[in-house]
Amino acid sequence: MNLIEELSWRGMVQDIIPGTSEQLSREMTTGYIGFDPTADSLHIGSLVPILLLVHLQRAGHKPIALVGGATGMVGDPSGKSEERNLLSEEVLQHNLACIRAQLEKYLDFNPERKNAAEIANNYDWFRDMSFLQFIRDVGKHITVNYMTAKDSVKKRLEGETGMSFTEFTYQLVQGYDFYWLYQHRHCVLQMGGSDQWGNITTGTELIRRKAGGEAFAFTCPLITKADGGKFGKTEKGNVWLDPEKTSPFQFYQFWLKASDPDAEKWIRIFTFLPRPDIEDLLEKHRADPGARLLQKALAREITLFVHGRQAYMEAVETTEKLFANQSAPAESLSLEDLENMNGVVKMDFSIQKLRAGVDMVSFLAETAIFPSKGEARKMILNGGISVNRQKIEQPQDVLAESMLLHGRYLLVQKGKKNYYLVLVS
RNA sequence: GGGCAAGUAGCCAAGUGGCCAACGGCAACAGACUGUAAAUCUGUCCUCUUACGAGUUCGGUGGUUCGAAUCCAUCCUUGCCCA
Repeated sequence: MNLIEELSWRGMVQDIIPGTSEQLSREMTTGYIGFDPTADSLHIGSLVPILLLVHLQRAGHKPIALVGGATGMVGDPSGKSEERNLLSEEVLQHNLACIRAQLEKYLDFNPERKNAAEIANNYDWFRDMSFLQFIRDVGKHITVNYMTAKDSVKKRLEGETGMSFTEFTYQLVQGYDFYWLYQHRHCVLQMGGSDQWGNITTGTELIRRKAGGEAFAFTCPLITKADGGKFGKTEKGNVWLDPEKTSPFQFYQFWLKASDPDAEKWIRIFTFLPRPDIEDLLEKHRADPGARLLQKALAREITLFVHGRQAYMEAVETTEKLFANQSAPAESLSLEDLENMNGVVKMDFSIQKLRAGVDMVSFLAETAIFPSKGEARKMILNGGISVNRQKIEQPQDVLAESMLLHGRYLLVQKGKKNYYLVLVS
């Protein structure tokens, strides 16, 4: 099975330029994807492009990860109804360095490999390019008619927010990236999310007109959730790949909580499990969906890939302690259990305050589990707070020293799935 | 530069002198039900607060009025049309 067949089966091919599959079968091909340096960590939305590059490399081709130092300064109109804010150069530099470090974990950069991964920064070739040079060398080859025919542009022209010239130019800037990589790195393939299709084809067009060359591309459908919600968001915001921002436990939980239809799609996209394994899993899952085999496999594979075996084991361990036997009293958790719950948010609280008598609302606000007393109160009235697996009925309930697990811990639950371990000392 | 239209909470979108912290929808969070699922029903959803109540909102700034998101002036932003 060649790469395109493999990816098609996984549901990872949306648009494709004819001949791409043949090119990939013919020879070792260099392909690239651009990453947006809008934050100092990649989040699970960027996982798909990363996986595409990994698939590419595993199939024997050479991946290039392009970090958009230059394009990040401009802002892509695709998929956005409004122009985005420009980032300062310092912020960009910081973000670039962080992202680069993360990418190095997932791709093989060992230069001894023929198809070693590489990183490129388009700021390197745009930094010294003048505006006049750009419009003469690049702008001349693409007509405005061609540019305005792109969906991303058309939508904005028809919409009521308009579009700045800067954004309009974006496709040329990205197109030039492809051209530059084509000329200097023999890169003839670009991949990306389906919202990038317009920008990508501008690149292939530029390569055709300016260099008389042939380039290829395909895109992956954007990841969606069956219920229409945004993918990759939790109540705490983005799910990041950086374990400092999103603990491996939280990361594991995110995938474990996937709905059935989502899990069926995601298992193919986000894991490298071979087809027979996945089909087997799907079959078992449909026979007994309550066992959540699919979600467990999904969470396992991705957590292993992103955070490694150690972090995965810890996440599973914590999950079992917290969720496997939910009806068991909190007292049944041993001191070791509590102290080894990696990834659960940990808080501190002073024993003096507890002894002086503190009501639930103040306690929740002061530990920063809630930002204000008002919110803590509302959540209690909603029945959303438990301490040591006992639901708190009244906001004015007072904490007692006798409630401490092993003389020092309180296990606080916000909702069913958010746990906080408070160390009282 | 001229003409027209518009700017309301995370988003969409009502409201056009007092009953407006502002209808409704989406998203989000929680509860019930369940499988840490979906669907459904219920609650919350500007901020703070001892359910009371208080404070700050409807592009900005000034004004009219007992009282404005709603009227006036001016400025800013955006769209469309004309030059």
